[in-house]
Amino acid sequence: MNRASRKKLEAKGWRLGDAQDFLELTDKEMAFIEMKLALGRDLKKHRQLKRLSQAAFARRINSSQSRVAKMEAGDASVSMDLLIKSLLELGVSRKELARSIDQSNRRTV
Amino acid sequence: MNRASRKKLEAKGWRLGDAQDFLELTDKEMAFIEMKLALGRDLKKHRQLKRLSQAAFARRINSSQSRVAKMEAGDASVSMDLLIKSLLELGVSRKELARSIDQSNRRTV
DNA sequence: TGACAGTATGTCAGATATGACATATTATTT
DNA sequence: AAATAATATGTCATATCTGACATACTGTCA
Repeated sequence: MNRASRKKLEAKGWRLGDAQDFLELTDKEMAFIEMKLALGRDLKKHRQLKRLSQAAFARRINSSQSRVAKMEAGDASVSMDLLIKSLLELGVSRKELARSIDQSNRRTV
Repeated sequence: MNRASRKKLEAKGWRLGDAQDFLELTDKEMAFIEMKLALGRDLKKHRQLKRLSQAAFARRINSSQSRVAKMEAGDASVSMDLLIKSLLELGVSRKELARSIDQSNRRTV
């Protein structure tokens, strides 16, 4: 991971282990974070497909506009549970969720 | 969902919506819970493949034996985040995680 | 330009998840 | 059977996540 990417993530509140940590650990951290980012992107995509504003969608899941914004932005304060529940609420299937989780539809941070 | 299954889940601490709720909602609840159960089963499988006791694995992820037991048992107090981080720690790939998330390797509760 | 809808970002009190511990239950080994 | 290892279950103080709110920013339309 380059300096710029790391900066970007740290801005979102992610506390990453020291660069001296051995690589495997960092890889696991990254895999986890990338999954959340992927789910956030998907959330945005599906919400927009349904022509819902963040506020409208927030109402639907008993949350708030700001939290929806954070979900889509990959904020570190957002749990996997919330992301997945939200996607299900949008009618996304387990199969589609699986595609987001999977490495294959990757995109660099 | 039948009465026995519901009882089983409620024993694990899951608070399910009233049966009068319309079906779609219940389906989403169930999809979410089934995902967690699937991840828990996978965790157990991979831990055993590596011949680790719950206590030994717990040490590796800075957790405790009791929490690992809860993860594997599908306890409601366990987050998706913890399940997924734990699976990654066991060396499970995103692709394999995706398979658990996916409906296809389903098993009734 | 200003008004307005949508989104982003920061903060916080309350809600939920966490590791740790105690203790019970269930294999496994001798 | 008794000792030992592994797993299950309950509780709790603390850590982390949450919705809500305030407020800032970004478009877009008149």
